[in-house]
Amino acid sequence: MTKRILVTSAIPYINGIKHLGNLIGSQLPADLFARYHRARGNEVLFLCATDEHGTPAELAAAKAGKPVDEFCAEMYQVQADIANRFGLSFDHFGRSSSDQNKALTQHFAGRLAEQGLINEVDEEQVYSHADGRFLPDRYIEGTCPNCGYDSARGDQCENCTKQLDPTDLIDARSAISGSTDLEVRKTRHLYLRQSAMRDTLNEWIDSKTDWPVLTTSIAKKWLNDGDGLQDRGITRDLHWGVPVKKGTEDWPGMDGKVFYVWFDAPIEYIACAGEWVDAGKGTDWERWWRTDKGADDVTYYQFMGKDNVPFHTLSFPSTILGSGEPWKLVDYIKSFNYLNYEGGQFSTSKGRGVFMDQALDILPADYWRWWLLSHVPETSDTEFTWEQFQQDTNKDLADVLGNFVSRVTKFCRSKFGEDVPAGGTYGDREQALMDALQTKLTSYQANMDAIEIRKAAADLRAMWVLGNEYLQSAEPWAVFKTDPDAAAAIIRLSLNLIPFYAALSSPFIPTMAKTMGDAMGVSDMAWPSDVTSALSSLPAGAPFTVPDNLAAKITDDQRADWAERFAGVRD
RNA sequence: GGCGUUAUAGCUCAGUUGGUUAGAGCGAACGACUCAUAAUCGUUAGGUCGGUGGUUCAAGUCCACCUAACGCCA
Repeated sequence: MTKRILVTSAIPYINGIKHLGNLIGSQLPADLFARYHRARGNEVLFLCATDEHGTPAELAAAKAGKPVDEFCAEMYQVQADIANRFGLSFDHFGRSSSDQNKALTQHFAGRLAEQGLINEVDEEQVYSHADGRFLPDRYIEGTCPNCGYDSARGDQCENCTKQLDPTDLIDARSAISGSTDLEVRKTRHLYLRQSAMRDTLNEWIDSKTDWPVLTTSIAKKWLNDGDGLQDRGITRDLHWGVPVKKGTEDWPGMDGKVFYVWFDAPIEYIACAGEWVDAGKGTDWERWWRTDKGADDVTYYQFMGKDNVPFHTLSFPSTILGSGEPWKLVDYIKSFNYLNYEGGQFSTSKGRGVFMDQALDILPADYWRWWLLSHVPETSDTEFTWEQFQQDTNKDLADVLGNFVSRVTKFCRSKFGEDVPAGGTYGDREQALMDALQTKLTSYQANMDAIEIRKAAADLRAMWVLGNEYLQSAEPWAVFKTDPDAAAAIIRLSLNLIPFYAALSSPFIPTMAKTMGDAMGVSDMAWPSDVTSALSSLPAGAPFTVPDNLAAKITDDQRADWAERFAGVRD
């Protein structure tokens, strides 16, 4: 029976190009899952977007000398292009600055106010006359009153790690302009009463017994630590963001303020579906998002890094549940640990590690997809090293899979020509191979269904290996000398393994999968649920071509060159 | 400072509710094969599961403390 699967990936911040740690933390596994379910014949809506609002985007735009909206529009195109080149198969890649999101964010705020879940709070913030704006805590610098460090930030001193308030700083100055012309001003902000949702959220989290421990443990910690879940400010004194409104009405006292980026960003998951329809790619977004309009049979999966878990388990559900409206709530949250780089962290600010554009400059997307997905940090932080990357991709893609395709097609071409050969029959060895493949296939599907990605990758690889084991023991090159018909049967089965592998591998390595399918004249890539029938899909006489090598090996020189190039500061 | 996570073969990682000789891939050594991208296939070696103590008939698996790395503190 066809299932309906809604998939969202955590939305990347607009400011700059993401590194591979960001990619494997949400977008890539989400893409794998979406591709798998499409291949299984399920109806999938896979959404992602750029997260565009907030101070960092404003500052980056200023640094680039561009208006912030123009800057975001350009960076959106850059990110969309890179995502496309990585094979990320979003049904729509939206923008949190869209009109759809503005309207929906304002709608949710209005509903939450009607439900009594919004408090208006007067607080004091630091205003910079020179910058003409309020400064977030971390954009205020000064001398630490504790240790005397002269570049302490308003939220914490990086030198002695003491927690600070901006007013604690000696000789405070703006981190943006350096100005010391600062003033503490009163300003009013909206708070979402998450504390009032605590019991509801606790009950909801408790009911999710099948979620990864990483997800639930983080959620429980925030719910129960100290005084429990705290209310959260959802507005800021900024220019770049969704203007604060109560639905379509003005909100008294909130002139010139915008919603905090963490309030409007997850709402973009929903708004993005509206963008998808308005872009002409779909016809009815509410049947994915409104349980009163068809979404009650949708299963919704979210993918994210562990740093995003609190917002997805607590803040966004508070918005959804607090609205009192029948919006679709997430069914399963898959969260990931961090990928480290050569003994340290990937660092955007230090330019340490490989960024998405650089990765594609040096190798095709499938190399990265395969290595990252087969090493995805599911249970703990994971380490990327060039040596490991080189060894693994050479072995898996070039030697095990690529060479299998090469040895089978080339042997056939030289002995029988470029058509699937007739003659001979299958015996015990062939039956044993098919039995072994069926066992692995069943496991592969179970692991993909459960989003156990590393285990699924291992199952897939094991099926590639089975083909080599079979060839090695069947020895068609020896059999051919005395019994060409018997050799023909061996090669006929081996050739049939190629489109079989292509279909199964396509969620991981879509480009190589297509190359394999094209070479064998197979374009539909039907999912081979039943091994025996799948391995008879290429009949005797079917023409094929010998493809170029699927994957060239990474040389030691290349590895050394890249290791050096990406160790330091990004150009 | 508080809280939390992690510490398992040379490397990257698995190890379900505590239960017989601790697993995988890579790497290494040796062997087989020669169709293939000097690829493939097989065999073997290698770990007192960070340290100390404790609970238990039984602990990588639970508890306490210690050490190291990392993260969060809205």
